[in-house]
Amino acid sequence: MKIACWNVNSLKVRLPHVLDWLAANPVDALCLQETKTEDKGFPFAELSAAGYHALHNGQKTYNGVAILSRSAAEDVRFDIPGFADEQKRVAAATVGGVRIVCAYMPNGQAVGADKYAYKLRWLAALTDMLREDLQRWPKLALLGDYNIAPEDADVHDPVAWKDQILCSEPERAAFRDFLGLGLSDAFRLFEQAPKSYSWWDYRQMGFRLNRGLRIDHILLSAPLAGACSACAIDKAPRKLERPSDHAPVIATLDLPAP
DNA sequence: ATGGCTTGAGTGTCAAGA
Repeated sequence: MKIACWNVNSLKVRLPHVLDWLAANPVDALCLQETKTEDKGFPFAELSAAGYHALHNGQKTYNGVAILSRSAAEDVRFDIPGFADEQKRVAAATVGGVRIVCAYMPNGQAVGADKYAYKLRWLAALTDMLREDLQRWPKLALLGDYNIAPEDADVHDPVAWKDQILCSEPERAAFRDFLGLGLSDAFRLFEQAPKSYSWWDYRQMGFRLNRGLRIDHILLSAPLAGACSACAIDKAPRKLERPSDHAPVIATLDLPAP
């Protein structure tokens, strides 16, 4: 079983890339972030023709998450229960016995900003949700754009980014709180090339100069981490014309495909 | 230098991203 996540930065713009990528990488589940559309603009038909079920928690202009899956998803749930939030950032469903939680975590804008306080509140609420979900679904994966670079090794210039948004200590502590629930960073279960990132700024040749951050992650509960045989970032789509600024992350689980 | 791209909204240019 293969699962993946990708912040597409507008699904309307990126649909050709997504369809091409799925053809080359026929994963069992793909979590999308920043679809930036309501359901009426969501390409259900095109994805169905490509062999994928889709569930979408979207809104106009901003945010929006989707889970694409080869087999039908069960126990679908949107948003964080009990956390009032206008922003569509979470979709969860069970695929092939694995609980898939797709998250587009807040950016936070700048340390100390109102959006930063919202980010930290949001991360705490998600942690509370996951603590309960793990009781019900021991095989759980949390995939998406975390907007957190967990360690300096995940940052091209740790000095410049020190204590900045995406790298601040409270954000990193929130990431460690996920790990404290018993989740493992799939990417770090394996040897990886140094300077591996999942996002590069569009400006000033960020990708060509590999000035990036690793902020897109797949976290796995213990039963899934034990079954994980590979995790990689696929930089190929970032090299295409009009790319997303994020690259997909894929994890291979030694479980039967659903 | 609060600049530098890209997107959606909407048809001016701005908010937001990371």
